[in-house]
Amino acid sequence: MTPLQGKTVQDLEQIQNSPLRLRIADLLRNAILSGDFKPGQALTEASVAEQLKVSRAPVREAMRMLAKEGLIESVPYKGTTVKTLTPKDIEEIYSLREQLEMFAIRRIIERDTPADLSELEAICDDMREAAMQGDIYGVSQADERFHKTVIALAQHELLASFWNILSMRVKQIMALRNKQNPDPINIAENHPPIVEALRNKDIDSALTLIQTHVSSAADLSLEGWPQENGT
Amino acid sequence: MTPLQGKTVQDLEQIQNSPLRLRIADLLRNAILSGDFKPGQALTEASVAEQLKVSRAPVREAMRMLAKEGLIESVPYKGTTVKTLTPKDIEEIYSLREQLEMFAIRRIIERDTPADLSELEAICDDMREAAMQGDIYGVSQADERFHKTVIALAQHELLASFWNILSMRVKQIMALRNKQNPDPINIAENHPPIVEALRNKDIDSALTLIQTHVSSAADLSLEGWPQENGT
DNA sequence: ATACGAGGTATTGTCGACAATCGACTATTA
DNA sequence: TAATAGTCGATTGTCGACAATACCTCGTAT
Repeated sequence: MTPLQGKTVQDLEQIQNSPLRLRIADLLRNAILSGDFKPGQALTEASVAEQLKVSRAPVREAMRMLAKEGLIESVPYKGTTVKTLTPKDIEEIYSLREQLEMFAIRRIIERDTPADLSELEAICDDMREAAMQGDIYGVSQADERFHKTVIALAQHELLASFWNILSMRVKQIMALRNKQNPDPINIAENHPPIVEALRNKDIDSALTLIQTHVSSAADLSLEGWPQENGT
Repeated sequence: MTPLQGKTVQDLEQIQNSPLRLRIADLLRNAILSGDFKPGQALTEASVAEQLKVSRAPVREAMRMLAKEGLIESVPYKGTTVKTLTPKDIEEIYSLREQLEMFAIRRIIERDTPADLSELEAICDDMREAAMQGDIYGVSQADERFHKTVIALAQHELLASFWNILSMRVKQIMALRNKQNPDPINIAENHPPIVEALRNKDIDSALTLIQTHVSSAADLSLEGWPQENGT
């Protein structure tokens, strides 16, 4: 065996050398998801390109990616803006996400080979610990990992790619109203029963638990959402 | 009121003058969905651009759209090919579509204002007539309209956009195995009960009907699918 | 004063050229 | 002969410039 250290370094460098459009898309996506770019804000190709010292071409492609993901809206010859989030948008995002997660649960339980639930348990432990320390950010991060892992266990690439889009929008919603998790301990206690139901192959129980969990998050996001966001 | 005739003409012209990338995307999409471009076939930006007498830029954008829709696969610096369809792909497409349509059914029945089912009935009539005349193409076209209408009645834009992607892939699958509908009359008879269940707000019945309907289509597509499509 | 049209500005749309990268082929050398 | 370095062709990646379009502003005529 030849030493592989060189290869590893090369791989890391290649990550940095990924196509410009991907790096630009990541940059813009993070700015939108973290709430730095607010809904309604204009995003012109030229200005972004100038700020990043690149040409318009990769910026243009990055913005088209974000448009496909539903994060921005582009009107020909008029302009591009960060998509505004209406209550109906939020309702649609959460309701669809609920369906996808319920589908994932069903699929996990009905799989031929039983799924490995140890990662979910580990995440629950992390979440509980973060909750005890009042680390709200840690809790919501663990929550995101939990749901992402549930989707991954369903072994359904198409489902995963659809869910990812919804997950991003949820992240954006939570960033826009930063009073996100009023009761982290409650959140942390909601997850272990889901793992338990999965282990027992108790479909009805697991479905109900996931459903109420996602629904309550939706209600929380919807309450007090501004009816209209003027210019 | 000023006459609006001029505007209408302008609108129609605008459809023809829609951005090049959209027209190119439509062209390529139709070629893929109709099976003219077969899975595995190479699609290079330069050759497409040359054939259509346009520059690479809009072709490039069109191909990125198709990539996002899952119709083609692009590997940096290597090439772009029409995506190959594995049995797992087909299983994922149909199983997810089944979930989305079941969600739509639930949503239609639980809506505040009752949905207008007359369009579904009209489609059923068309389908029955086509089936009587042995018009297999007409039946499958009506079938597509039926399901599209069901999705539309759910009044959920996000759901509709996700479903559209799956619908395209289903269309491609059916085009690739042109013995699509062995028994058109049977297909035609499957749909009216769904409308009936919707009218009666019988969720369980409607869900079961849709589920078996989509599942059987999946089984039909899967049976005898080539395990591997070598180069 | 108001309706209408010309022009200017901002933005996206399209183009052609050049650069970067990858895979395969080939020549060279031990 | 076999391994390796170099070269070549094909493809995508990036760039800067110009064209097309839509909206806004301002001037003009009624």
